[in-house]
Amino acid sequence: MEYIDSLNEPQKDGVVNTEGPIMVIAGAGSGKTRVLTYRIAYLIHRGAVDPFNILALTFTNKAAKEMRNRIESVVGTDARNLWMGTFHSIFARILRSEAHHIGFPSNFTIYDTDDSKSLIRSIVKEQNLDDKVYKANVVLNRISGAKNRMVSYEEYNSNPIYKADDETFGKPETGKLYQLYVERCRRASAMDFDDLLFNTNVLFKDHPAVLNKYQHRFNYVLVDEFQDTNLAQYLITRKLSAVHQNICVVGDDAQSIYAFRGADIQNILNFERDYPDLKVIKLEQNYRSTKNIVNAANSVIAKNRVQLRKDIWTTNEEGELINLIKAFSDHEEGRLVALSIFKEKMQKRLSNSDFAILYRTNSQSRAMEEALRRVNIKYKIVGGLSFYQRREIKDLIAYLRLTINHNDEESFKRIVNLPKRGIGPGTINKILVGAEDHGISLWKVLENITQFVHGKVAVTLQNFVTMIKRFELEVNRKDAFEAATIIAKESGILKELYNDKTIEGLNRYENVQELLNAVKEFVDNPENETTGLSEFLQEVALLTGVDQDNDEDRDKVTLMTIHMAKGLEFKHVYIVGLEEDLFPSQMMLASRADLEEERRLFYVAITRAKKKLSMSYALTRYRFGRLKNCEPSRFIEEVDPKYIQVDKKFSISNPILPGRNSFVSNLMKKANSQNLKKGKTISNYSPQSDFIPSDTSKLNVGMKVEHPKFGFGSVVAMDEYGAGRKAKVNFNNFGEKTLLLSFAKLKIHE
DNA sequence: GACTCCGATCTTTTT
DNA sequence: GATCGGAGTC
Repeated sequence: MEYIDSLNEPQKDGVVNTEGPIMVIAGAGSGKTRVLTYRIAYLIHRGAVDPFNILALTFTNKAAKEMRNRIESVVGTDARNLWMGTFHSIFARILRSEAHHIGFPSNFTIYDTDDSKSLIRSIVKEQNLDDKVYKANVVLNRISGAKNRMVSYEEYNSNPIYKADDETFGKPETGKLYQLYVERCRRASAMDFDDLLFNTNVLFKDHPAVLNKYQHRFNYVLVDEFQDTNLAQYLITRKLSAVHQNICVVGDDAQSIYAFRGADIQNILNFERDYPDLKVIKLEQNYRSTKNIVNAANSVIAKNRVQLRKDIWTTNEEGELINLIKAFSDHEEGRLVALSIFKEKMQKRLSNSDFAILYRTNSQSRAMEEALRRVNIKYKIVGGLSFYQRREIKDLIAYLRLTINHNDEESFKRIVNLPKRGIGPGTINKILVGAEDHGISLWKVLENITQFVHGKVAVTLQNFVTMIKRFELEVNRKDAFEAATIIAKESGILKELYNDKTIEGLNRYENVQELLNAVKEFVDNPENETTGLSEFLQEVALLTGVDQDNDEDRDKVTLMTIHMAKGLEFKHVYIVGLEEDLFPSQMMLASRADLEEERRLFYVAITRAKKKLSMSYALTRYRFGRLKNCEPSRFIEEVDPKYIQVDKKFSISNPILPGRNSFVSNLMKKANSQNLKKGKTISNYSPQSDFIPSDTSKLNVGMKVEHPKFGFGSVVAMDEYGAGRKAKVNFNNFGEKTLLLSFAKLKIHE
């Protein structure tokens, strides 16, 4: 166990104190993950604990996977049997086997946020409420907040405080909606993300025997990123460790950035109260960053009032000063950052993967992407819209979901008329109302469809039901990959996409194939104990943007939100868009506590950097499709100025680029400029995805195209920025048209 | 019921 | 700039 010797004293304390409650307050870059992994390794080696009896909870699948690998490298394949994963995935797994106790079938569906919102929209509509007042997002947040605090709808509706609260906001029916939402989820045998935690608590509360079983299974409980747990999560861990009291939580109050999701720093204080003989360890030595970065970060976080006292220090080199870049527009900001990366890369012989660009909101990635592509620097976007959020992927997944759980209403609504079968909103409504009125499930209605709808539509629906039943047989008979392939084919999804010969259609077809490949991989992966379709769906439902990385992504600059960056580190970090109203976010400026969370977010961003940090802001920025003037963020001033240098070399005066609104008038200008001569190729880049353009998706200026309405024409100019979205085309009979549509609708004649 | 066009809305962050 | 839902037309 010589690995222990490589640790400093407090780290060692965190590893060897295996019995009893322990809390490790770990400053940024202080080797928190090392403590956790070595602690688990130590338990297995020294304590001879069966990995099966250890539960380790993380916040992302990626963190879990990484930790598992690191433990495996120390203790070998024994680590396979560890219970390690996100709160959501671990308790989804437990709920599957115990669901019958709380009146759910084990094949329950996990609703994603889109499903939840769509369900709320339909409930609001059914209740004849104003959807402007009861916005799906707002209602869902309210429900989610209640669930995170373990407030059931019964409690919600009987507590006058909530009622009064809702009334002051002009939304007195929220409690009713909460109840209807829960009932509808139950009817559809579905749980949303919050339910996975809420229902686990219910399960443990109402079924002591079940709780007892898991209490005795998990002799040791470890929680990573403890500062981000909400009450529902906290209660679960407390219940599970109540017998053995061997609970270890690791976190940093200064990096708590998920209050909007119900995370509560108060949990750290509760923890001390709930476990009187708690051992507290502080890790204060930073191994990650230079002195300048550590000190700058300290100078920022010192402004926060709510925090545990910590003194983060490092013996690392002094390092370079923080580079402050000022730009006139968001486009220029992108250009300056791209140039800076290019220069640093050359001078210091670094690779793309040493760089990360961090921003407050996903929409900021656009300007950065454009700039990076122009100087030919490869990049990847982590998070944002992922593969699994694409329409065609969600369509096929809806088929799979409905096959597994026939009562999944959201999936049903999505695919009952896909491909088109002549089932419109009217019929769908009749079915749902039928279920409501008779108090029966969706599938019961479908099985007796002739009692609810008549004529041709009824026959179509009967065929639909027969098809889903056939799919179910296939799932039971064959492995997940074969079954999914059959479903993709026989549902007509593949066929429809195959017949769509447009570029977009081709891409979609390939994406569906890609999903089938993913199923295949899942089936073939020896690490998966169970490889049924249902398990695959569960994994997909709980997947996040960060979790999808492949080998092709290796040498690329990373672009992501600061939230996504927690737990990661890079040699060079660029924090972009440091402007008032953007970062700190406008919505956060209302209350002081929230501003503190924004400041913690800034702190997280700074402390991601190992060698060098750059910060940038723009004086004008497109937001909402309009050009807005911006002011530098107050956070810039909060960094002690002695750690900052203003980048003069890059502050070149540059005219503000024309607005996207003036796109049309500028197209011809562009076409005439040397940049867009005939034959110049611009890849068809889909701006809302990280999809990499393939050769088939290229369109040339001067190319002959065919449009369904205007007939034949030739491309005169194209939008250089939103490439692939807009083109100016000269049509034979209709003259020049600016096509505000995807190129996908154009057929290309080479 | 299918299709097209138009306007409202959105941008905080994620499991 | 992009999505979604509603209104209107076939």
